[in-house]
Amino acid sequence: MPSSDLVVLDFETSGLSPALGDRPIEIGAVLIRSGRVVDQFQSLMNPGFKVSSFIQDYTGISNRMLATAPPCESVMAEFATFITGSDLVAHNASFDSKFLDAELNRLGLERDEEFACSMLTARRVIPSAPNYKLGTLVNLLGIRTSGQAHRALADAQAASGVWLHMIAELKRTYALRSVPFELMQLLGKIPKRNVPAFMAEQVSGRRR
DNA sequence: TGCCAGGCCCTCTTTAGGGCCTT
Repeated sequence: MPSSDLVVLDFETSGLSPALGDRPIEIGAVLIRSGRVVDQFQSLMNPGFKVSSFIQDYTGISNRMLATAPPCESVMAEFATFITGSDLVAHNASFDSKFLDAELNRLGLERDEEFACSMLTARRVIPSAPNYKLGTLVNLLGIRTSGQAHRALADAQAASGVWLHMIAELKRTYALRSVPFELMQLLGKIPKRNVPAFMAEQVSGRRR
């Protein structure tokens, strides 16, 4: 059953790979319902070890801040409830999904929710962008966020802004009443050269 | 001590290589 709720999420982590022992140090997320942000989730979390100076500089999250944060397990258990039943979006979702799944697995949980990637979809919907870094798209599209880049909630807000912008752009360009999650998800997966034919098919199908 | 990922996408491609994107 497709969900009408969407959670756009972002992890700050100790590194690039849970397979090499890296863990999340912060989660930020916004819940979107009917095209509007209606809730949000943010928490630092203690990974159980000290993070590198590179990560502290990159994120602005210090080991002192993490020392008093709740452990990953309790934060992720709460976050699992927050996302239940929602479709999921992240910028470069392959990164966030592997950390989410690794933490859920530690809790003995499995993810049922579907992921879509705002970066892959943006490559099709915004072909003129100079690159597809989140910060570049935020500046290009004039998206406002409430915090500093490379903090989880601010980046989740930024990615949600990119996502909603792309939906509005597709509605305007193709005169569509709605752009379902499944269309956005599929758009990120098809070869770029197939996008015009794919969208023509969508427009035709929705007018039948 | 030094190094470590991985999925996607483009092209000088498909029996491959390298850049992008995330921390």
